[in-house]
Parts: sequence; structure tokens; C-alpha cells
Amino acid sequence: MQPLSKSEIKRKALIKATVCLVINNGFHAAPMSKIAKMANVSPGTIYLYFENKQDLINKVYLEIKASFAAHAFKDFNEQMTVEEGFKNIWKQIADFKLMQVDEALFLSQCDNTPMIDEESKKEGIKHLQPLLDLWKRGQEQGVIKNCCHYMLYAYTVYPLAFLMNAKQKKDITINEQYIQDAYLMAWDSIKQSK
Amino acid sequence: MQPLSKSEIKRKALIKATVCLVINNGFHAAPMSKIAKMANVSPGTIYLYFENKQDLINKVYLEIKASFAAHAFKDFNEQMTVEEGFKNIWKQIADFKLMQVDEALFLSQCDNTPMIDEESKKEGIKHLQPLLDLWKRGQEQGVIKNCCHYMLYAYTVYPLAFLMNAKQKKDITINEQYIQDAYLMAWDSIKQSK
Amino acid sequence: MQPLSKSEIKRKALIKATVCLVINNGFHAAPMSKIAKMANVSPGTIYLYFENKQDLINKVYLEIKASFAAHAFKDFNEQMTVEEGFKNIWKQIADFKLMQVDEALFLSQCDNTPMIDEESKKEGIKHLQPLLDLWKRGQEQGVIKNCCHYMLYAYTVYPLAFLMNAKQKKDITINEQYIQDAYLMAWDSIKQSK
Amino acid sequence: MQPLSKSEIKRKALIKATVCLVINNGFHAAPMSKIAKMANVSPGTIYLYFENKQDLINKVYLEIKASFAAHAFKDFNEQMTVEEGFKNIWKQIADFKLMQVDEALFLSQCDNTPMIDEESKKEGIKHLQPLLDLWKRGQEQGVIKNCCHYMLYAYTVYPLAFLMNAKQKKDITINEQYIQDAYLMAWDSIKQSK
DNA sequence: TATGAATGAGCGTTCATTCAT
DNA sequence: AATGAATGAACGCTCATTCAT
Repeated sequence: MQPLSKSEIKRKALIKATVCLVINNGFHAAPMSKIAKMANVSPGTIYLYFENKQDLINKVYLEIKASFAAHAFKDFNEQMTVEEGFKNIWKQIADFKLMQVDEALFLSQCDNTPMIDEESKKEGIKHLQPLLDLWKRGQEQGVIKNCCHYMLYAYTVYPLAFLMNAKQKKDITINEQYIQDAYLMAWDSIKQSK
Repeated sequence: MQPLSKSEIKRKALIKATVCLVINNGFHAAPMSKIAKMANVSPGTIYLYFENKQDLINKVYLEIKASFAAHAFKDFNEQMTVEEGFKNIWKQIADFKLMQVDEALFLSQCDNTPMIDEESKKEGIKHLQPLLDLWKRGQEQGVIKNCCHYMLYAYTVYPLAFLMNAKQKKDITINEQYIQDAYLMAWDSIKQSK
Repeated sequence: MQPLSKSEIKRKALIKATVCLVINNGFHAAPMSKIAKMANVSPGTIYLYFENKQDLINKVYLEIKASFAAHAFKDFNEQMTVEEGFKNIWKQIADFKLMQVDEALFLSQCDNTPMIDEESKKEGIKHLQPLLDLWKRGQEQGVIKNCCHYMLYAYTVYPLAFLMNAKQKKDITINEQYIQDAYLMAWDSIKQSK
Repeated sequence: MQPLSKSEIKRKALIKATVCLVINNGFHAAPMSKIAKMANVSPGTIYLYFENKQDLINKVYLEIKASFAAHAFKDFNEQMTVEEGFKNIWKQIADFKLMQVDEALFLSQCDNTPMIDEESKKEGIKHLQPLLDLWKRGQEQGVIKNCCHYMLYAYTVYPLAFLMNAKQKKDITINEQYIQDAYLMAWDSIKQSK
């Protein structure tokens, strides 16, 4: 792996600082000056890397969405059966949401908020294409219910955001069995009953 | 029904304005001055009804959460079977989320954001008790999967927020059939398979 | 003594509340609303008794100044010798400053601050005429130094404000002996040495 | 003497503006915006130099108190006799109060008002230590009356504030003779009579 | 007389953004 | 490329004052 260039380090530090501040107190408690301080950078420097605050937020969103997708699909291949593939992807998504808590919380906030440009949101969705393709295959094979992708997403991936939030607030604790139970609920909700 | 007092009218107008601005642009783009203007009131007047901005947001949240719960349980009674009862409540929730779009969007933002005091969130959850009780009964009867309420909520109610968002952005259109499909997915995910 | 009329009671309550709030936190921490609350009166009512806040403050000042003068001269008569008379007045002034702490603190703040209209200050000074006359007599008799009244005041009455402040902050405690010492210093500073 | 840095110039300008506005209209009529304008600075800039308005006022007070003390003791040395030393210090204090009118008026307002933190007041008093030491020496030598420092201060230094106020309002005019008379009154009031 | 809800100008303060260095 | 002092518009909020009741 190539070592990151100095400026790439700064960029990453800015992104990390943004995520950290936003998830803890929300957009309005993440001033540029604090982001700069936390990234060990001067406020002015941010504007060498990002056009303005909105651009910064958008870029952070897209970057994290990309890393989320990379994680989701890292073990998946199209030779898998639909059920195998879905389980594989779902578990990786769960893994991401529960291990990369900060990033996942950030995405959850963005997705339920007018914080991000609609355009960037659209852009971020594209990363999920392999999952949509898999679902399509599943529907053609009669394995998965014949409903739109939004619905499939709503009942399989989206619930994880809720569980992640609950875990964050220490309302629940999550172990392997818990994940497995959650997976079964996701699968039960979308699989085609005979 | 009693006519609202003049001051109750103002209070309602302030709440409505808050919801409207927050859902369109987020907490940080809903300044008190705009809320006042939209409610046809002077900025100072807000502080006759609410202690400060945080209090305003909290109260709006709680008020809407209460009206949400009232809607959810309005036709429910405890003589219903678990499945009947769940279907009844779920459909009312769906109805609320899809008809009272603004209020529902507001709740969704609050629930995925550090916008609201943790205390008010806890307060807001209490309204759901009848649903939790119903689930408990279902679990005792072996009709509903034996998992924690957070999970049951995550896979039945929470997905509606995602669908509501999608509808709002005109990504999907929702009709009776769509609702029925969604209901089945919710039920399939939590019902105890034999 | 005649019982105070209802409206005179309110007036007095307003004056007392004003004094109380101003001495504790200064003019800027004595809003009309708090004054009204402390006087058990509605904010609007204040404006039936006083033109505006400045007028209220001025009137409070003048009223207290008058009561201060009444106290100062209550036992004095012009048959007294200059030294007797001065001692008598000075002790009464000391008594006022140390017993009617709130009123005295209020006067001290007013006299060292642009809080009061210059006109009202001028008005307030008139009450001291008997003391000035006494001084004049003393100077004519060669008993008191031949300097202007401002100077005599500065070295006899004004120092009490400092001692009163110190007492208020519990930096010193004051008893009869202390008063007597202070009196001697006042007298020593103005008496004509042979 | 080193030229002041650009930021030191701004700091001084802010302090000067604060003094000017406060002495003319009081704390409550010295808004940050006016202070900024008078210092030829934008409102936000104040907060680069001072934490908030209270901090600004405190710092101004302490800075002036220090310069006051520096002036008071600039010619004094401990080899002087008590009377010499006292006269020296007293005259310098008088000089400061009558020449640096604005600063002196500011101190007078602060010392008779709850404008300044108690803590800062305590801090400001420390500067007077040499005078207190001198008084102690005088008392040990039987030259000065055996009373507490507060009293000595009340009858020697504090009266100057009153004269200064009177001069400011053009009630009196002050010349060398006047100063000398005032000095004698101060000395007469505290010196031990045989 | 007396009220107190309502006003809105103005406060102290923050912060996204710029620009001279 | 990087800085950080400076900006000033805009924020949340207060409060002297008014006026319909």
C-alpha cells in the first residue's frame, strides 16, 4: 500500500474530524473552526481542500458511503446463490455499522436529514448497485418477494441503523447471536414464501 | 369541540412553522426569526411560549409524538388477537406516516439526530407502551419471535420512515397495495415461523 | 401617622424592588419585568407611576436622598455649636449608611455612575443645605478649614461610602468604637488647627 | 521603547474605547458593537482579544489599576520617612486622578458598582501593597492613627474620587493650592495627634 | 386603575469565509 | 501550500415599552 501524501493525510484528518463532531452534537455544533482544530489545521486550510462547508459535508458523505460499499461487497461475488450472496452482503453491512460506528452514525444522520445535497445522496446510492442486481436476480428466480428495491432496502438494511443507534445509547448490547437473529428477520421479510 | 384560545392558536402556529422549516432545511436552517415570521408572530413572542430554542424543539417533538401515538392506537383494543392488533396498529402508523408527512418527517429527523434531548426522547418512547405490551403477549403465545422490542420495532415500524422519505422525494408512489405489501414484510419478519 | 393609600403602597414597593435589584447586580440586571415581579405588580403598572425606566431610577434616587437628609438632620438644630452640630449630623449620616444599607449602597452607586440624570443629582444635593450652612458658620467662626464645600464633603461624608462598601463585603466589621474613630478622622481633617 | 505590535494597538484601542463609553454612559450603555466601532474594529474582533464582555471589563479594570499603581509609586522609595513617603504617594495619586481623568473615572465607577468580578477587585487591590506597608510603618512609629487600612484609605485616597467627579462636572476647578489643601486634609485626618 | 401578552429594536456572541502574509 | 487574524452577517435571546382588555 502506498503511503498517503501529506495533503491526503490532511484531507483524511478533516473528514475524520467532521464525522466526529457531527455525530456527537449535530451539524450545527460542528463549526469549521473546531473541525480545523481537531484536524490540526488552520481554518483557512480547509478551503484549499473543500469549496465550503456544504461541499465538505457532501464529500465526507460520499467518501464514507464509498467505504461503506467497499466493505459491504468485499467478499461477495456473483457466483454465489442469491441467499448466500444476500447473507454475505448483509453480514458485512452489519459488521460495518457495528464496527465503524462513527461512520455509520454519520451516514444515518445524513440519510434522515436535509444536511446533504439531494444530488450527493443520489450519487451515494449508486454504490449499492450490486445489491440491487442481486435482488433482481433473486426476484427472477422467485426467491425474493416481488417488490421494489426501496422496500427491500427498508426491511433489510435500514433497520440496522435503528439497532446501531440503540446500541450507541447502550439500550441494547449486540453479540453474534443478536446479529444472526437480525439477519433472519431481514431474510424472512424479503424471501418469497412458497 | 372547544374553539382554540388565541394563545393556543399561536402556539400551534409556532409548532407548525418549526416543523415546516426543520423538515425542509434542518435544525440549523430554522432560525427563531424565520419561525416567528412564518407563524406571524414577533421573535420575542416565541419566548412567551417556550423557554428557548431547544425547549421549542423538544416540545414540538413530544407533541407530535403524542399525536402520532394517539393515531396509532385509536382503533386498537386489547381484545384483539395479537395478529389483528398488530395489523391494526401497523396500518394506523403507516397511515400517519404517509398522510401526516411533515410530522412524520420531523420525527424521523429527531430520532436519527442529536437534535432532541435524550430525556425528551425517552419521554417520547413511553407512548408506544401498548405496542410493546402487544408484542409481549405475542411472544408469550409463541406467535411472535422471541427477540427484544428494539428489534421488532426496527423491522416493522422503522422501515416506514425510509419509505416515507422515498415517497417524499418522489422516488416511489404509494397506494393501498404497496402498504399491504409492506405490512406483510413487517409481519413476516417478526412472526414466529412454525 | 396616616395609613398609606393603596397606590402609595405600590409606589413604595416599586422603589424598594428597584433598590434591591440595582444594588445586587447593577442597573443592567434590574429589568422592569423583574422590578414589577418583585413589587407584585404587572410590568405595565410601573408606567402608571413612572414615565419610564430612567424616570423611575431618578425618582428612586430623589426619594432616598430625601429620606437620607431627613435622617441626617432629624436631631440637629441651629442652636448647636458648630462642632456639636457637625458631630450630630455626621453620626446620623453614619447611622443611616450603616443601618439602611440598601438605600445607602444605592446612593453610592448613583453618585459614582452616569446612571442618574445630572439634573436629578443637582436636585438631590439641595437636601444637604443645612450641612453646608453649618460649615459656612464654622468657617466664619474659624472653627472649620476655609475650603470649598466639595472638599469638606469629600473628607467627611464621602469616606463613609467606602467603609459601607467594605462592611458590605465583610472586609470589616463596624461597632461603636469604629464609628467614633471614623468621626474623629472626619473632624480632624476639616477642623481648623490653631 | 519598542513600537507596539499591530495587535497590541488594537487591544489598546479596545480598552480605550471601553473606558470612554463606560464613563460617559455607564456599563449598560457601552454595547460591544459601539466599543468595536469606536476602536475601528469589527464586533467579532473583540472576541479575539477578550473572552466576553465581562472579561473585557475585568481586564480593562486590572490594566488601569496597574497603571494607576505604577504612577502612584513611581517616585516613592522606602528610605523616605513616613510623612515624606505618604505625601509623595498621595500627590502622585492625585496627579493620576486629575490628569488621567478617564481612567480614574472608570476606576471609580468600578469600585462603587457590581460591574467587576469580586475576584478581579481583589486582584486589583494587591497593587496598593506599598502604601499599606508604609501605613503600617507609620503606625509602628506612632505617626499615623492606629486604625485599619480601609479607614486610612477611606479618608485619604477615596475622597479624591469625589473631587475628581466634581471637577469633571465643572463644579470645582483644581489648581496646585487646591491639591495642597486636599493633601493637608488627608494628612490631618490620619496623622496621630500628640 | 391595572393587567400582561405582545412587540421589535438591540443586545452579546458565533462562525463561515477571506486575504495579507 | 498554509496560515490565522479579521470580518460582519446572522444567530438566540432580552427587555423597555405599549395597548387592548
